[in-house]
Amino acid sequence: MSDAGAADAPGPVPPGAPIALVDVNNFYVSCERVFDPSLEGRAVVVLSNNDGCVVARSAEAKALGITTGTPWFQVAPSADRWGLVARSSNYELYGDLSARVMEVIGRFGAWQEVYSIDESFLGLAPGEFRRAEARVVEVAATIREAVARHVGVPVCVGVAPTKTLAKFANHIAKRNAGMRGVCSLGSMPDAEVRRIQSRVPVTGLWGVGARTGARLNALGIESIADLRAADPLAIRKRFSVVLQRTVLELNGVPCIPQADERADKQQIVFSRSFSAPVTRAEEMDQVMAVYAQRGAARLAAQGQRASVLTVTAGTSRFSGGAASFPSASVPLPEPTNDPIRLTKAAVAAMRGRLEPGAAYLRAGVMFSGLSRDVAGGGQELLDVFATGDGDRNVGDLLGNVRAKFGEAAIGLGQGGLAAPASWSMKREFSSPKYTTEWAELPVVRA
DNA sequence: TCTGGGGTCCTAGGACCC
DNA sequence: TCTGGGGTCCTAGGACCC
Repeated sequence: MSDAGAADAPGPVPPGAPIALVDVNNFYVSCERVFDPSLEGRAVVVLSNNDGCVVARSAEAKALGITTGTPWFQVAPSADRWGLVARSSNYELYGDLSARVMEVIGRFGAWQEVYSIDESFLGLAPGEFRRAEARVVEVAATIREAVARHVGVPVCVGVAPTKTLAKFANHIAKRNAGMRGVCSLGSMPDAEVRRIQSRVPVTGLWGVGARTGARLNALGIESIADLRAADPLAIRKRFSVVLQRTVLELNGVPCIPQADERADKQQIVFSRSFSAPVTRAEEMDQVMAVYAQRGAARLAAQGQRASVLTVTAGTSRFSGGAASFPSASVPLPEPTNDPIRLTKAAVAAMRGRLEPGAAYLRAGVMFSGLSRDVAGGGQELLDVFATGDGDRNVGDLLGNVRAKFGEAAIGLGQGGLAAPASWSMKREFSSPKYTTEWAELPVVRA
């Protein structure tokens, strides 16, 4: 421990085996296309909650110059003229298709790490590929075909010795139609790899954002090739251990370990913006009640309890009106996922914190200090005659009723809304929950 | 009129302890 | 000139990711 930096310096993780990064192209748009083939070949965007801004674009929409984060109201007037189609986000559908994609991909790996809703790292078996690099490309192509056949969405596969390079390989596969969605760095001449790396700015790299990019540029490090040639120790001194790992990974030394299998979450957030501003305290009580219950349901589904609750609200960052961003953290007397206690705590925490006259556009409820719910995990069947821990049964009861009759079927107190509140989410262009609701199954005629 | 949501990791600094 | 030297835990903030 005496040599500062040596003990915790990033070292090689398991050596040898190639790592694949598989991700779905334009995931949300591709999901919409699975059940609506008329969207194929068209400019399509998927919008955020409240149909606020663009979060996913088809290749055709990208070609129109539409960028992620563009407010919908700015492009909506031109949509018809451009032949642009919008869909509200349908996370039920995307989540379900994601699970199917991940299952198919997983069949091809010695290990799998699902990195996000649309990407997964995959460990390709070690010895198998030593002899023939061509086999790697073959397997990658097989993965593509399998996902296309079993789920119906297009993926790209990048293969390399480290995660950072696999990400980079995937980036190359995406931008070169001739590669047919597959790029294995090992099958390319090193001179060719370097040539590409010298033309891609550092910010195109996984883990290097705008801030770090600007600082690197100031040192004359502009391309990925520049960063690859930098001295890892100097980078660590000037930046951080994170960027040092990136440099090492660029040089083929694996430093980013596999994430733990299904590690427990450390925080759970339920936050939303409103379709109409909230100004009255009673309305905000209602918001807190609904959000706390939604969060509590997530907690229970994860089999976790919270010991700290944080509430937040905020006015628009774009309108010039009075800005106000109240927030409060309160410790809970004991770790809980009980919707009644959490609802009461959330409503109480926000009381008296609103700026009179401010127009709030968003709010959130966050749970932290999470621990395992040893008592039940929320999975057991409801026993209406059970005595004792009555509180947990309320959560189970709500969960069971919602599972059968839908999210809006039941709620507590202010959260038991018969009709949607004026602030609740707007989703004008939503596709059906084709795969998760019996009532919304697609109908096929032959 | 209308601008998303949910996470992670790392670091620095303060409180506290022996 | 020079005010001990670790160590842990917690928190806030920064940066990044999709």
